[in-house]
Amino acid sequence: MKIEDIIKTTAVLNNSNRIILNVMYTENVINEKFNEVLKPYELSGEQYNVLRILRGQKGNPANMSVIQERMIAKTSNTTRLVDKLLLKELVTRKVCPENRRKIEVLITQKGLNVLHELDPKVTEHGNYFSKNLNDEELEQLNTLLEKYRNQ
Amino acid sequence: MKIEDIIKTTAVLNNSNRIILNVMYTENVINEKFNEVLKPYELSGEQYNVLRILRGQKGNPANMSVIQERMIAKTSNTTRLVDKLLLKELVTRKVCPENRRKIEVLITQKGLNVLHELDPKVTEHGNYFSKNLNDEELEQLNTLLEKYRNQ
DNA sequence: AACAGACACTTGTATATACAACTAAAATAA
DNA sequence: TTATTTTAGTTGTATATACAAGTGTCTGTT
Repeated sequence: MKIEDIIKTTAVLNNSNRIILNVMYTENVINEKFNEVLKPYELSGEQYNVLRILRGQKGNPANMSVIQERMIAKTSNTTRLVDKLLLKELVTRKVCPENRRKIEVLITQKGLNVLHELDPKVTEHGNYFSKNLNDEELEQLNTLLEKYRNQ
Repeated sequence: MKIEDIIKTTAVLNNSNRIILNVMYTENVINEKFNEVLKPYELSGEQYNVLRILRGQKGNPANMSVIQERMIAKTSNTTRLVDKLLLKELVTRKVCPENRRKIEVLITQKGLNVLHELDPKVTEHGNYFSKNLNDEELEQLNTLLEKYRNQ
């Protein structure tokens, strides 16, 4: 469905504005769907993102700023996200002995289990949308988005 | 910059996942920049969106559900958004005499003036990103996003 | 050793979002 | 006419986000 029909506008949009609206709306659609996937686990998208980052560390702890710089939404409040994960016992945190300003965050086995259970559902979520495009188009979309946002 | 480098992952991403991350990250970048444009006016993106919808009504009032269905983020709380705009005197609201369940919301001259002042800045914001793509690529990106999110 | 500045993280606060429950008015049915 | 259902919008609450200010800790300079 064209973005004009979705937001029911009569205005004629130029391509610049249409992209802005299309990206915003698409992000909304993706997120809504993804929140449904996460809902049974009582995780927010950003909490899931932190868990993914921690799993990617393969046993090495990550401190707050490492997590922060790998987040998709750069303005997330990592302290509070980790707090929430800690309450659910999906991560551990301790002060780094070498540099007591730093915090070492690790994913727990319980956290790994949750991620493992989610893996196929996350794949399914990705495919749900991408199935509308063939390989070449998928490649193109990625390339165009990367080119688009450069500066 | 490739999304892998931005989120500093060592994982190999398939195109499905890369699109998800690319769309999310691109939306973030667009929003951050747009919030800077709006900041001097103390408007949030969604408040601006409501004003745009009201201007599009060309003098006819819009009720809450009309505004709601034209919003990009379908989960926005229109009542509270309109409340905020009312405080800034950018809109008026009155109960519809024909159907007292409905609320008629109108943009004020002050609201129109703000939008008018913002117009060139919004255009500039759109061009800031789209300048990286030529006309054909802009067209392609829109088409691919629309195709991508179908279902 | 004492101080200034930088760094890593936390906390406070205001606003926004998500989602459910609620109220009032209108439309429909009994 | 009264009761029921639907519609339109509001309010409550918990959580999330944005952004600034604050607290320790470390590093480098004098």
